[in-house]
Amino acid sequence: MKVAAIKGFSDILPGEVESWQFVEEKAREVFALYNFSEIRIPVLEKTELFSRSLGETTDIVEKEMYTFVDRDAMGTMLPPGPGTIRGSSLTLRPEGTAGVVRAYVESEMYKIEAVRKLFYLGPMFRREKPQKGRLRQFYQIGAEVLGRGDPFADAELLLLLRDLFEMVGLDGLTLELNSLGCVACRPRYREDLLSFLGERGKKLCGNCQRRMGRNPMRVLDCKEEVCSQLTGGAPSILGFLCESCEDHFGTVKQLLGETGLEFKLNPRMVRGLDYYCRTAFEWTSPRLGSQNAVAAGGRYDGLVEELGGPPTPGVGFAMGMERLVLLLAMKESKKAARPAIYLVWVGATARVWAFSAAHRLRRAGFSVEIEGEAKSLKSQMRRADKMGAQFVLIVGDEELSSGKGILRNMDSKEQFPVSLDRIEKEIAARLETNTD
RNA sequence: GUGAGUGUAGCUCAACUGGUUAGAGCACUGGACUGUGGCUCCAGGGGUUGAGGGUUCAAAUCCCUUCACUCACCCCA
Repeated sequence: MKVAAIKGFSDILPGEVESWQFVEEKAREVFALYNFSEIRIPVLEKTELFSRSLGETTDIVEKEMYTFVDRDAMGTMLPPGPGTIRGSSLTLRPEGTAGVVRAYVESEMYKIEAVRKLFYLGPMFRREKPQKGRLRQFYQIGAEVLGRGDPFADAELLLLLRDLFEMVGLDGLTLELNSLGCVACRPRYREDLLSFLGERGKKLCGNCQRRMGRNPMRVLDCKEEVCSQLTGGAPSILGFLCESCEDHFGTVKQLLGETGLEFKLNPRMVRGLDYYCRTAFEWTSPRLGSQNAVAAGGRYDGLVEELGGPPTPGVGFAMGMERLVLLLAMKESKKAARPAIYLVWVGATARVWAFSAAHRLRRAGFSVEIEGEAKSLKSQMRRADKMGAQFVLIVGDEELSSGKGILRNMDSKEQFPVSLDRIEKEIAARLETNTD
């Protein structure tokens, strides 16, 4: 019986994986330039970590998490539901920030160094319906700056992302920017917005009716025609920012102007997770279909404290790997693995000799490919060509008895005799002159 | 979770209104060229037409069910 991968879980096969490695390599380079350290955290966490940090009523927490009860009390396990779970409830991480902050608090990093700049990369899990640029296991590269509340940190992260996009050769992205206010100013805005929606509220789409109760700002983000018309004249959050939020946001914009990073102000952009405040941003591409966000993030000044740490501001972003690779694939092709030497043998004795010679050559630092099954010389040559080998070493009975193998340069078609007892050295010499 | 579309060889696709043995290109294997790659020519292997059921003398084609994939809604990276 054939076993297939789970829906929304996909393999990254050779041919595609090279783009991933390329992006990861570039990401490590920028993070080094901006002095970020890597952190690796578990893929599985206690469920409450996510429900507390992302917000109980978030879509992710409400219906998209892979959550299960651990085996620690399997024997007495009752059907899931409030109060009936005996084992601990665990969840496959749907995003990275919560776990990073948990690790930050748990290991008391704030005691060692006031400021922490961390990055991570790895899989996240969300049980959504798969679509272009949306999988159930998907990969993110993310970064968090903990312990810095100043707007320079926000701007630095935005610049880091811009640099990364440039380094991987991506253009045509748009940066949208907004400020969500803070605990001081958002409630006032919320009130005002609700009173604006007041009588209009009943005409909104069903979705927005529900949103009004939980997170009224989401109504402004609705794509439904009725809603966008009704909310056309709605008050903007930007008019309600308190002095310090205003200052903060002003400096972010100023710094972006200073460094030539263009952005579009979008007072209607709302981030999906509850922990965001102040700066919120989203990089989008029109070429991705409806999942158009390549990277997004913002400030989350209350989260560390919420998770039991000292009051500590934070900013971060997450970037969707498959979306980025999708955009890259439209631009560039990738290089596959190719051996430096393809070992061609004829006859049973040569076969064994070639097998151990391949091993010696590999230990000498050459990438070597060799056939195991009995194939004609012609077909071995064909394979060598297909793989793009630079050199072919041919060994048969004649060569074994004379002690001289044939080394063929596949590009120039030149052939040289090489003594078989010191092939490593002879090949090394040939390769050197070849690369000149 | 809701809706729409698509499933035929490893890949890309054919097969008139149901009608002989489901084809082609590319790829693969071998040969022409007995131990030397790319080009050309020739030959060959490869399919439960996604799966299951039904209608019919006859189903890749029509109907039902199911699965997978894709796109959109939703949501988000």
